[in-house]
Amino acid sequence: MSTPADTPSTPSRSRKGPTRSEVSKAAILEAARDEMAENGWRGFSVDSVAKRASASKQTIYRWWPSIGAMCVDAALALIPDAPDGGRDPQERITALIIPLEAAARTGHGHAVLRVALLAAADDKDAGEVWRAWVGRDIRQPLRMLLAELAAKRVIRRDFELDDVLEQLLGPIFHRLTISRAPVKEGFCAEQATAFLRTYAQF
Amino acid sequence: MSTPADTPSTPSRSRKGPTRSEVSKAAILEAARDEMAENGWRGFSVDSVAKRASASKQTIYRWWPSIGAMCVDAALALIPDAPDGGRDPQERITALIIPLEAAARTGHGHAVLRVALLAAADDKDAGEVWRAWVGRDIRQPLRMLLAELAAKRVIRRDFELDDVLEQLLGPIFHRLTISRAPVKEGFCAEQATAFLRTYAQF
DNA sequence: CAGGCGAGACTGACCGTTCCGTGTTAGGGA
DNA sequence: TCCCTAACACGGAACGGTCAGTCTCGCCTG
Repeated sequence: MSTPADTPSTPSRSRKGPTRSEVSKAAILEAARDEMAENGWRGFSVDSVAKRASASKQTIYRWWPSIGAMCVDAALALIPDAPDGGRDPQERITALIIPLEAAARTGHGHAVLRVALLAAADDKDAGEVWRAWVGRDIRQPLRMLLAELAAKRVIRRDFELDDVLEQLLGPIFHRLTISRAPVKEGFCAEQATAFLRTYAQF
Repeated sequence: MSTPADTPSTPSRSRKGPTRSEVSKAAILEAARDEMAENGWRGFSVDSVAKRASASKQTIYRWWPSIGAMCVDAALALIPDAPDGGRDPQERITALIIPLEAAARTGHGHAVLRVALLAAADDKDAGEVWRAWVGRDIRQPLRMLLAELAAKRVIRRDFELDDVLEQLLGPIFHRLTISRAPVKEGFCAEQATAFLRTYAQF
């Protein structure tokens, strides 16, 4: 199923020979996003991505351990950087998840993220790529922020970080995958508000 | 992809010939759950379910329009009936989703529900079966309950029913699919509490 | 000359469908 | 009442098409 560690996503640069083509990689990711948006998870195939990108399947498997991992990478590229959070707690929490909302609010991004989430839930490698991104870009900053808010007694201390994470991410993921409804502007801000009302100090 | 309406899940009984075997159906659902739990969504196949149930693939396609629809049916059978909700609002909301928690708290149910959710997100027929169940067993009772609570001024009126649904279901689905962590006892009660704190009337 | 590249063949698995031979049942004729 | 027969469910098996992942080729780049 998953490929061994001799298929690194970042090649070592201490050897002879040509370097891997970032141009091919970008073309593959671009083609993958288009195929994901047009055909969904089932209708999507490695061959169709390779053909669309004018690349060989081997090149895909040189960069990613599985097709699912590539899906997740392709989707993550659509997610913009987090804005500098404002001053009040609600804005700062919202800032952590608003990039997801921004990506999900386009028709293209909605479909691409859906496929990536299915891949992450289904494929071991894809799940690791996804969880690594969430850990770095959301979970870790959220941990720091909540610790600060708790220290300032803005929120109580009796929360589990992962429960909060699921309360913030679960609804938008549900909307992307199961209900497939459009994501309204302010959807993420609502989740942040809900969290703060739930855990407000008194 | 999806099969036409000449493959009813409940056969009409105004004709000659033998009746469909509920024994076979039950064996198929049982085998499907075992395969789902053991092999996940990708590792799972129609052939393996048929072989395990000592049934023919045709029998499966006589009962369900697609393999995904069968997955959802198999998983729904694990979800117990909702208990009679208590008296206070928190208990009554919790009662609506606690059956899901109960099913998800067993290792078997956790894996089976995960596959069913992926099927529902991926397969058209499976999605319809799932949404029909949610609509009947959760969304509709929730609608009545929230209307009553709003009338009694327990909660505000400025909510979207589907947003509330996603706030209640999203976290547990996220836990089942993406994070794959065990579902703690009281997980659903926490979601109900969070909702009430968010929408409490002042 | 090591190793990336596109192209494409290949393996093994799976899906959805179809056919077959056997059994089972409701309804109708005697 | 009895049995005959058409209709259809059943398990088993096969088929055509598709796909993931691997491998080989000949070319090209650094």
